Amino acid sequence: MYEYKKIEQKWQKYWEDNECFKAINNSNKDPYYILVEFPYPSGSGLHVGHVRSYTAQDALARLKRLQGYNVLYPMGWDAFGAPAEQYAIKNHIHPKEAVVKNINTFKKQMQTLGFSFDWSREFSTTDPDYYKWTQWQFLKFYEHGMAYKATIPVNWCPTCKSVLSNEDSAGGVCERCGSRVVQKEKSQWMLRMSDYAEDLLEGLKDTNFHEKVKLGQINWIGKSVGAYVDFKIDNTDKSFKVFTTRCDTLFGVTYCVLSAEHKYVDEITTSEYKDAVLAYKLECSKKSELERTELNKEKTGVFTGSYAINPVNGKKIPIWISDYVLATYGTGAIMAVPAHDQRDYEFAKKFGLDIIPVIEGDISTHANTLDGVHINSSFLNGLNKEDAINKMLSWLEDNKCGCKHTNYKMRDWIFSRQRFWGEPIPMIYCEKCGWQAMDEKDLPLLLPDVAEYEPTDNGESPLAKIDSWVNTTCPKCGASAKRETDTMPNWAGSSWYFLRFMDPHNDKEFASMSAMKYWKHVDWYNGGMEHTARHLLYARFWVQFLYNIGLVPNKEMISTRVSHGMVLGSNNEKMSKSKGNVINPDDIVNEYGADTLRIYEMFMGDYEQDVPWNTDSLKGCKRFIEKVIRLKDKVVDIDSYSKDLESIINKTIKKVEHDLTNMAYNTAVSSLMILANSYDEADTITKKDYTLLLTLLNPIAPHITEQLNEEIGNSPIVNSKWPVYDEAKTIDNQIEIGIQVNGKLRGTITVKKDEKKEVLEKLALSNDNVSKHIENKEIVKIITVVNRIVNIVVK
RNA sequence: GCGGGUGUGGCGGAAUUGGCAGACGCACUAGACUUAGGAUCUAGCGGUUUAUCCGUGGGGGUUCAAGUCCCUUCACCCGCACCA
Repeated sequence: MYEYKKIEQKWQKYWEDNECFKAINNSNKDPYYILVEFPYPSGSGLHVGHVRSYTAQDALARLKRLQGYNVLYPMGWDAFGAPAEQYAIKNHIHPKEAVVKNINTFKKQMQTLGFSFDWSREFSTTDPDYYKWTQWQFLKFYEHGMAYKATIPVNWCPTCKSVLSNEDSAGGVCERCGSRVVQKEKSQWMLRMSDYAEDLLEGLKDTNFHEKVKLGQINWIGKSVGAYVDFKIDNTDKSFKVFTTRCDTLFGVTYCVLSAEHKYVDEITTSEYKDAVLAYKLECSKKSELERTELNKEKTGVFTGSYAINPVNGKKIPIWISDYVLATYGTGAIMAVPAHDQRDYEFAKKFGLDIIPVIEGDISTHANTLDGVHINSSFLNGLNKEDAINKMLSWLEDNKCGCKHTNYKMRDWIFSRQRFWGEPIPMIYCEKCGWQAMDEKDLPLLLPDVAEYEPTDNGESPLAKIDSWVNTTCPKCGASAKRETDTMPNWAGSSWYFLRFMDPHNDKEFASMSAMKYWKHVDWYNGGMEHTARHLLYARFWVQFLYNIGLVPNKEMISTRVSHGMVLGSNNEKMSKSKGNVINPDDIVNEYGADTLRIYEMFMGDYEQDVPWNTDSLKGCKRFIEKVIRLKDKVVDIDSYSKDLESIINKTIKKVEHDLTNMAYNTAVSSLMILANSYDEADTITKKDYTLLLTLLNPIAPHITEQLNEEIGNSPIVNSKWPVYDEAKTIDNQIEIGIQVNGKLRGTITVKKDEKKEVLEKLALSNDNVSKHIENKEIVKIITVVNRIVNIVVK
């Protein structure tokens, strides 16, 4: 009887004692860097979903090691963030204590599952040795003019009492607590991410990301090519810009709209309309982003009393205010072409504004796709979309009232959080000298050891209450000064952790150039789909900046990005405590063993799709292991493959190798089951046959395979080599091919490989069942594809 | 609205270039061994009117041949969303 627990512990100890998974910098082996997103060590421990992706990447790592690569498969902890802080507030302890506890739990769970992480490289983003470098990199951003402080309307979560980035408040809802986000003016540290919009777009070409991942990035960057057009305000010397992708429709502009927050609103509103505009503005400011965008509600707006001049024809057009124009996109002002834009059309209809078609075609079609011939457009008449846009662009430029412009949805990264549990921003404010960067040699700027972290009601970080920490001296003039009390967002530490893993103990640099050049990039990065827009964008931005200042060797440091489906509860719903469908991996390991769980998680379904948990299927995987164990009794001490098994052995090597490197883990397991079944049918198997099965299964089920391998007298698989298949032997000599009559299968024949066409046809026609289907019929033709099929067409 | 994805037995899912649909596993059924079976083994397992015909969400098409290619339509899921 096999005691799984003992076997697992034995081999885990062996691997640890022998440093089997240690990645060696600058080894002369080829490097291969496999990364799985480091987790936030929550209080609830490892999820079976974690086990799925860690096992998949572990199998790949173990395969690559056997193939002779120097594999870096690291693990660490993304441990700053609100939950640890909340926990600390409740229990009046320092969040770092909660973090240590949770990390221990996670690590222990990972170790019992036998993941081949290089634990010598482990770190947490909350380690001062790590966040020292996060702070150092912030100083680099600052030094290069990429970090700045700005007072802007920001997304404010009233429950968390913190500012959120646009990415964290998508849809007008706080990502963490689900509260409605409101707008609030605050002074914030910002990173000039928008400067990198084009580079981030371009850089995607140098990556090997999954198409849907790239699309997510492209979407978020939101590039649109168009023009700025200047509209003079009648009776003033002022003008405002609008952004449009369809400057060719200028002759159809019948009014303009400013967002309620536009800086000119107050100035241009005539006294007659002051009250109405004021009331409308108030109404808008009360609405949350959600209310403004949620329902595709009826258009609202007010007239300002002022007019703009359409630059192309000098016509006076009314200027309105409406919340369907977003202050944060483009210039916060639009020219309206109600004949060719659905939204403008609705607005014009409601308020009785003019509608002038300038393109032949359906009015309801979206302006961006509309591509008819221009009419009512003076010098554009008769032109198509492209020509009209080009002609209008040169006209605008010649007449100095507009220019070509590319707009991006992506804006600068709001980098401040009013939280305690984050990296302190290493900046000091002096009344005389203004903002001053801390001296690098004074880093890390440590978080203080206090135990009260209630956020303040005025929107300041809990750090602001700790006078001894806040009060310092100006690095420039030495006068008394105050520290920045906001901290960095959770995304900061995770934007460069994959670089640190390349050189985790470096105390001179965040990572040495030589280490980064050796590893080159992350070859294979696995993570959740939910992180593809944000984390990946931040990380790429961070890396591109470091590249531009010469601190990393490549502009893109992540090559392939893959993602996995979720493990759902057995009721097909997301696992959650409230639904009572949570599976704890510890329970499964205790009852069925780590290898069973690992095999099952690989076998359960398509890796990229969500899949429900099924304990019965899990049991099937245990049966498979037991079958592999039983096969040991059939082993005879012969050091070559059984003749009869040679073909399937070579095929299986090829298949498993292919599948493990192409995220087809479920079929890798299935082909191993098929191999085991064919061993089972044989009277005896050779030691080499058996060793092979154990080796192929080892990346997925490393403990039991090492044990059995040892029991038949081999040295450990972990020190051995991945078998090389013989292509010639993967091909069967005898093959079975189907015989069809009019495309329907009527029989099969077994022939030798590459059997000639004529022979196949003769055999096909003489097949009993086939002849029944063709008798009394005229054979029109016979289609024969060698090694595949014979189809007899009759009538 | 835009973009992406998925749809195959009772279930999870297989199926290089179009070439034997349902691999592998689960569940289920019958039998063997057994004091016992939640162990193991053997056989069966898409439907059916069973020497037949029908079957990969529906309809149409291309082809000797379609889960796979083309057109059309439906359902569900996920992003983004008044982005000018």
